[in-house]
Amino acid sequence: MIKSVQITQPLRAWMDVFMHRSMRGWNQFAKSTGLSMPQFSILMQLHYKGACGMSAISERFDVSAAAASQLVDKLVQAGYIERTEDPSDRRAKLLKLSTNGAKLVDDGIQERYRWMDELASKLSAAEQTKISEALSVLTEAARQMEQKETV
Amino acid sequence: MIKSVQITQPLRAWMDVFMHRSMRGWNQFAKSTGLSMPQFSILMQLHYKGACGMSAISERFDVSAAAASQLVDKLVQAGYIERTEDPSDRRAKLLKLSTNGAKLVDDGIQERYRWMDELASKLSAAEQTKISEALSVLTEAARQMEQKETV
DNA sequence: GTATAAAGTTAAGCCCGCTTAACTAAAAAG
DNA sequence: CTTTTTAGTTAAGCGGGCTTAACTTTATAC
Repeated sequence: MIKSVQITQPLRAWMDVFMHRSMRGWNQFAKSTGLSMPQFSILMQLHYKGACGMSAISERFDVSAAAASQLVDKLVQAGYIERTEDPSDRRAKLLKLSTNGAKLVDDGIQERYRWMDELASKLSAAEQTKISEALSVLTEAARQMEQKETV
Repeated sequence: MIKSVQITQPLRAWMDVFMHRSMRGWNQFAKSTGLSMPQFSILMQLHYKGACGMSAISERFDVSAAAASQLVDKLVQAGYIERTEDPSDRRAKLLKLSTNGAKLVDDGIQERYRWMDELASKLSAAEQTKISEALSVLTEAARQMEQKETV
């Protein structure tokens, strides 16, 4: 476990720097769109996990069905979400990002990417290669962990 | 710029996975403490940037002085922040985390670290070493970029 | 086929974050 | 020494998120 001690520190240091920066970025972006964080988070959820029903939203964000319904309704009225009847169960609704909604989320992500890209541009070619490989491994490991939890 | 294209993709992929996971984590943790995100963010700010005055809070979060004052007051009453008079300027206040406040933030950070540590434990020793080195470089570059912006 | 459960919606009410406006107190400027 | 600026507080009021409760509609159980 001696190796773990060695990797722990750089991982944590990176997390601190990166999180601090990213959280601020997201908050500012959400604010600039006029959306609240809860509203914005719902759009993000739909972006990353695809279309879903009301109940999925209420579970994911751990709020009542009523709260989810109201929140989503605002996003529907703002034109960011399309809410249609689920053909396979007429009680349920199918929520998906509208074109505008998808664009909004993409813009936010692009803004975050820009920072990463700028960061990358400060590095030498050798460093870039090394980091590329390292992060690919890390991402793969994270995805596997993520998957195991969801199951 | 061909190299940039190559590194861009892994950086972005990692960011997506990592951000999605971390944001959820922070939200859940803040909720579990009974604090709102704005309140929690103030504690985080004090943790990362150290003691400061009211005006710094209002600037950092882009809210009115009144809002900052009210928000901080709740945290003072909850025992997470100590608010004392700045000896060098008796108009100003000095805000710093109390013992309890520092503990709360640390607990949140530890919880995030645990996920990172678990992630690290899934990797081979060779992978750990490589990622260690890569992230150290990346963190250093990020810190320098951060510093340039703050100036 | 009736009873029960599940998916959403609507309304009333609470707390919270935020703003503006009016204010106090201390520092800086003249 | 008076004027102005700066740091922060307090109060009123708005809108947002959230909850519970009551309700509609559709699916499932028996």
